[in-house]
Amino acid sequence: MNNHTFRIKDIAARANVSIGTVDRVLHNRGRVSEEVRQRILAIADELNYKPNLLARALVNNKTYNVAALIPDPAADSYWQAPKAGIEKAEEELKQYGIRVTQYIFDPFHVNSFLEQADKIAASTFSGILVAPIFYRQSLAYFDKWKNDGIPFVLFNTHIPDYEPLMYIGQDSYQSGFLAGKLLHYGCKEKCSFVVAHIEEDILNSSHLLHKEQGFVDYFAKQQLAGVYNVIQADLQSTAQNTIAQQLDQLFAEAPDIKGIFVTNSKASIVAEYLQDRQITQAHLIGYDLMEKNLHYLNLGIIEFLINQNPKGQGYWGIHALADYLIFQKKNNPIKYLPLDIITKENLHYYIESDI
Amino acid sequence: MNNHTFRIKDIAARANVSIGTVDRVLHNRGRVSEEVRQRILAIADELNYKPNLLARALVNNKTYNVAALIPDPAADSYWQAPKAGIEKAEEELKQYGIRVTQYIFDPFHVNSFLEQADKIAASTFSGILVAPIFYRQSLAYFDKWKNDGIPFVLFNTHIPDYEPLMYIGQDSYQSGFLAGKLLHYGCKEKCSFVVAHIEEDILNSSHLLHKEQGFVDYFAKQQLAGVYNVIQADLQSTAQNTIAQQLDQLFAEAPDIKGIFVTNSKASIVAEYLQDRQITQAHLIGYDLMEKNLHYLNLGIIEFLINQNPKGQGYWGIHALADYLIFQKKNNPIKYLPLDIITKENLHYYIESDI
DNA sequence: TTGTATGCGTTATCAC
DNA sequence: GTGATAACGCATACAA
Repeated sequence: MNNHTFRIKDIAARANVSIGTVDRVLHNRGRVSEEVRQRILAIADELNYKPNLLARALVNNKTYNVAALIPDPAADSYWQAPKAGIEKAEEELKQYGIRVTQYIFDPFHVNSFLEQADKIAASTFSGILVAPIFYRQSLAYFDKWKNDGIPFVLFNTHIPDYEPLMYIGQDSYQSGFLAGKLLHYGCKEKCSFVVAHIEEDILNSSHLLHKEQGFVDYFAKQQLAGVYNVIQADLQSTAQNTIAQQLDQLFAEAPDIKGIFVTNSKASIVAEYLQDRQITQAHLIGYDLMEKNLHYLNLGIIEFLINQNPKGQGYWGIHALADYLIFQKKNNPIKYLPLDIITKENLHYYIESDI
Repeated sequence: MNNHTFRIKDIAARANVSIGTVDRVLHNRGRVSEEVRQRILAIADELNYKPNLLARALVNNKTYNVAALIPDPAADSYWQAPKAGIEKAEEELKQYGIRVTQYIFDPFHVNSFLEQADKIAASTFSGILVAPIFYRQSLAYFDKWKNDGIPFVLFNTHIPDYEPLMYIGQDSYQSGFLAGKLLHYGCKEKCSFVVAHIEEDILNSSHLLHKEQGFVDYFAKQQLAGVYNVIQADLQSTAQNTIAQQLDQLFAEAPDIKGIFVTNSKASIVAEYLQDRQITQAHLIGYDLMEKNLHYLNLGIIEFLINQNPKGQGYWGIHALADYLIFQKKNNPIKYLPLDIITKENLHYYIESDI
């Protein structure tokens, strides 16, 4: 094997043409005789030519305007992490010409989403990163972007039609399955487990149902459905009925509850309840490294948090766009981030890890 | 804020000097008047100048020969993963001039290590990545490299003196602590747990003792030492005594064993035993995603594997050298990779993840 | 249909 | 002390 990597100049020399011609062949710009074309292609192949990405990025120093369409962290602090990941990626890629404009929408109001998406559609962007939490309302935009040839990357929620450049995420079903395993491992005797959806409009959040389904299936697949009784609970505080009251009722009806699986990032609400009522026999599993959750994780009231690197989702999303736009590098169209199991004892590695 | 990032040229223009002068200041090459020096520094600071790494790497297209000194995967397949990580990094960085030469030593023979390390010392490398599993024998080389000004990165085993460019790893103590938590969570009644060192020269492997200490401390710190009895077991097969026989004896002496923590990657040996003897009441926790371990993990005989991204250790090790050599980018001198908890249900994300 | 010249930002060499 | 200038590999406008 030769020591140095081959350059366009090397190909040109062997083909007895100029670098301009080689370039035209490599970029399919035409205006070159078929005979020469074949010769150059053959040589490039033989030499296993790989363009120097550095040089390419250096010469193409355009600025690429990228839009990020994400929910408001002020409305749901889960979105702080993806936002931070987006900003970290932007910081790294700024010098290569990536510029990110954030479009923040209220995750509780479809209209807010439409409004922001319209703004993006009205502008011209080189690429778009979006957390399409409103399924139906997203489709029209995907359609438009696809027609316009604008690459878009999805994260958090998968919508496989319309061929996004990449999907990054979240495997809701499997995470529910994993939660089943963790509660099962912690309780070997016959008992009840609760799947709790907290303050959610469950009909509009199919991923929460996927989590529930995964959880239920864990026990079903092992013929354990008779041993473990899974109680579905849709907890929403109302004027008449606080969540604590609803939990009181749940425990009254099923005193053998030994585990609670909270399907969103609000496990801390249940933790607060358990602490208040001094209930210690029920293990608690939730999602996401929110500050409140970490508080109860460190107290030992939350046993495990399942985490799918939300900061990384934003980070890799922007990077995927950059790889495509700047480096013309192909990535796998789907990237599942690992389902990390976080407990008090390994927490700090995940908090401190850069990405 | 301005739109484009600032270049040397911009600094030069504002300071009314040429780019050559700015360059001399930025690189401390001297031959520039103090007055101008201060002015340029101030402007660079004000403009928040960040060099364009692409351009820098492009112009410095030397080839950097890097040595990797690692144990033989054929002797201990654990080392396949770091080796794969090293090769992946090399593949990525080849075009920037990084070339890696691997020096493989037999992890069971010090002389093999010395032999390979001598080869490296006899040659001239721009940087070195090493898994210094032989503590005492490594020191002399670190000393030499440090004197020669050759940057070296350590992984897998930390030796903080001699200031390596970076250490990547493994937090043995904390991983033992985590194992304690996991066994504790799986067994709430009074019982015995075994810490098993399998086929190891325990005196020479301080990191295994750190794991044991972390495990013991988990129970001690929660005043649980009276509830859970920790049995230390140093299992080595001899002509007279197979490991199975030693385990038989262990179970005979302590029939209340409800968990076994294997401190190295050989949990599969215990798993095989448990399967053979049809013992189901003892949870098994081990390390590392070796094929044999995965087999028993999938069977449910191994409950959890603790993993500290060994592929990533090799990968980031080479990258750290490249960042230093090519990009002159400063990294944190210590990088702990997360202590991942792997179970059957989240395994495949870790296997498939690129790094 | 083909070749040449210029520039991207940085480094390093040379002449003044 | 300082300022031009060539080079790195690639892309592209333009000349031939």
